[in-house]
Formats: sequence, C-alpha cells, structure tokens
Amino acid sequence: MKLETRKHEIIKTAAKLFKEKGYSAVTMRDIATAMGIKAASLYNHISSKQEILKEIIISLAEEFTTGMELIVNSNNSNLDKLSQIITLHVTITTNNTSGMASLNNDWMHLEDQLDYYLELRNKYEETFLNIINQGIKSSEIKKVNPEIIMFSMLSTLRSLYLWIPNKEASNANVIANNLSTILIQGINK
Amino acid sequence: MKLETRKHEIIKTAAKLFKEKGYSAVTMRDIATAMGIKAASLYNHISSKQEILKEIIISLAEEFTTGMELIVNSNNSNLDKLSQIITLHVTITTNNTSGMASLNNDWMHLEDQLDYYLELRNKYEETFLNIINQGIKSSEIKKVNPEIIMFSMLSTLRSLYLWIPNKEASNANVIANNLSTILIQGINK
DNA sequence: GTCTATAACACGATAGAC
DNA sequence: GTCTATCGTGTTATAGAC
Repeated sequence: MKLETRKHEIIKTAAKLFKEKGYSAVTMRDIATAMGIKAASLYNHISSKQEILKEIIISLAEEFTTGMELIVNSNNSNLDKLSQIITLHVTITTNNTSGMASLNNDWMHLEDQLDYYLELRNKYEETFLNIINQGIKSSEIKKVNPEIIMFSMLSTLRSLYLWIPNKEASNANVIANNLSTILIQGINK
Repeated sequence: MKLETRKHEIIKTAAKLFKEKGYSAVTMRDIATAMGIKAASLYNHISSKQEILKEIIISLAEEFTTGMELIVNSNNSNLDKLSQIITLHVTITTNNTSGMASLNNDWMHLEDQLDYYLELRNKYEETFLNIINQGIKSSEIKKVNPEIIMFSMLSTLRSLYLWIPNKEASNANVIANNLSTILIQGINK
C-alpha cells in the first residue's frame, strides 16, 4: 500500500488542496503545480481526478467502519463505547486531517463509489444510534431524543478536521478526554 | 428588499443547488434550468455568479451578528445566553436551510467580500468565547477548555442545516430545547 | 424579460517525444 | 517520469434580436 509512493504523494497533495477549496474548485493543474510538475504528468500515476477523490474518501470510510466494528463488539458499557467512538474520530482525524475534509464535504462528487460510500455511512450511523438507544434503555444515558444526541455528537466529531490543525499544542489524548467530558457530562456545573 | 422578486427567486434557487453540490460544481445553466429559463436570462437580474454567493452569505452572516449583539447585551446569565445562541442558530437555519450550507461550505469562494465575512465571523466567535469564559469565572460552567466547549457547540449548531430538513415533524422550539439539554446538561444520567 | 449566438477562456484528459 | 502540444468540451458572461 505504501509502495506506490508517487501516487500517494499526489493523493496527499490533492487532499490538502481539496480541503482549502473543495474538490470541484481544484484543477489538475493546481495539483500538479503544487507538486512542481505539469498536469499531464499526473496521469502517469492516476487515471483520473475522480480516482484521487475515491482513494481519499473510501479508505477513510472503511477505516471508520473497521473501527466501529471493534467498538460495538467489545464488552464495554454503552457510555464507554461512546468514548471510544470519540477517540476513534480524534485519532483518524489527527492522522489525516485533509482527507477528513473531503470525506465530509466532497462525498457527493463520488461517481462509481457513491452508493458504496452511502452504504458504509448509513451502517455507521445505524450502529452509532443503536449504542445510544441501548444506553438509554440501560439508564446510562438521559432520555433525550436519541437522534438529536447522535446528530450533536457526530457534528462535533465530523468537524474535528477544522479544528485539530489549529491546536498543535494539544495531543490527541487531551482532546479526546476533553471532548468526552463535554459531550457526555455536559458543561453545566 | 422583497421588491426584487425575480432576483430573490434566483438566489433561492441557487442556494438550493449550492447546498447539494457546492458553489463551484453548480453552473449558471444549472440554476437557469431549475428555473425553466436560459442561462443568459439570469444576467438581467444579477451581475454575476459571484453576486449570488455574496447575497446568500453576507446577509446570513449579518443576521448572526445582529442576533449575537442582542444576546450579549442582555442581562441574562451566561448559561441563558448560551441557550439563546442555540435558539438563534435553530431559528435562522429553519428559515434558510439552503443558505446555511453556503455559509458553512462556500465562504472561501467569496471574492470582494471575503475579508468582511471573516471579520464578522471572527467577531462572532470572539463574543461567543467571552460568554463561555465569563460563565466559567462565575462558576456557571465547568472548568473545561473554553475553546473546546465553543468548538463543540458551534460544530453542532453549524451542522443544523444538514439535519433540520429531515426533521419536518419537530418544530424549532422542540429542537432548540433538546439541544440546550444535550449541549449544556450533557447526556450522562 | 427571455431568447439565440457567440466570445473568451479553463477544464480534464490523451498522444507522442525525450 | 515528465514534458509540449492539443483535442473536445464546458464555463461565465456579453451582444443584440424579439
């Protein structure tokens, strides 16, 4: 997977540009210029602009799917599972901040892989909601609308890519712990 | 302001399309087709594609600025001010869901008005952070990193546009109340 | 207020030399 | 692996008829 160095370089450069302006506003010439080469040269390593987007998004979506499966199959309490989900998002976002921007904002520009992406996302949200519902049933979690709980948590976690790069000082653990406190315990003293 | 009916119609149609695919991926032809006319006809009512984006984003940004000024100048407790901010976001988003997508995702494509937009946004976040800091000082709010608190709340509030349209059943008040509970009191029972 | 026609340019992608 | 040159198409925007 790390053997195709040049291809990976293109994907990394593209992801950074996609984060700034979005997939549609970034041209092959932009990507090439950022790498110090000409646009035509990119096609020796990738087949199309679309392939770049696919590589960025699908690998991340699969990473979340794998992570969620590990969490849901553990024997932890439901609140602990939620904390693990927070850590999952913080970890993946820390390792690939630019890619997370595309996952959040450019998934609709996927062509062949759009259905597959939506399948993974729906499954992820279904599992997430299940954990919240079980937490309510077992009296670990307040009886608030479970969909609003998930929406609120997911909104914060999906926006991490905007915020983590500006917090070079803190490491992933500190952020995950702070977020667990805020999202689970609330801010009211 | 409501006198230029046709212009407003274009902006409304454009905002809906921008929400689906983003500013850069929507063409003047797309907007025209959605209105049942030809692209050239749009230019009798607006001067450029850029002007459409400006109208969508700046009016919303100013709405938030005005709303925040009212809140911060009130005599309520800091926790109540946070609740009022939540209501502000829910209300504005309910009234202009499509526009909120552009405000969140396409602000970087502003040309002449980019600096002005950033000014408004920075001021807004500064005021927001101030309320949290004062709430911590007055022991209303837990002593957690105030920036993470703001980030978490703002992430949820800025994502409302994704979620509110799918919740036709609930009204704005119900959503605002649920969010206040979750964001302020937490979900832990 | 909308149309057709078109200018002027940017886009993704390919061909073929080195 | 990168280049120059270019194709075919799509883009914003304008001109001028109706």
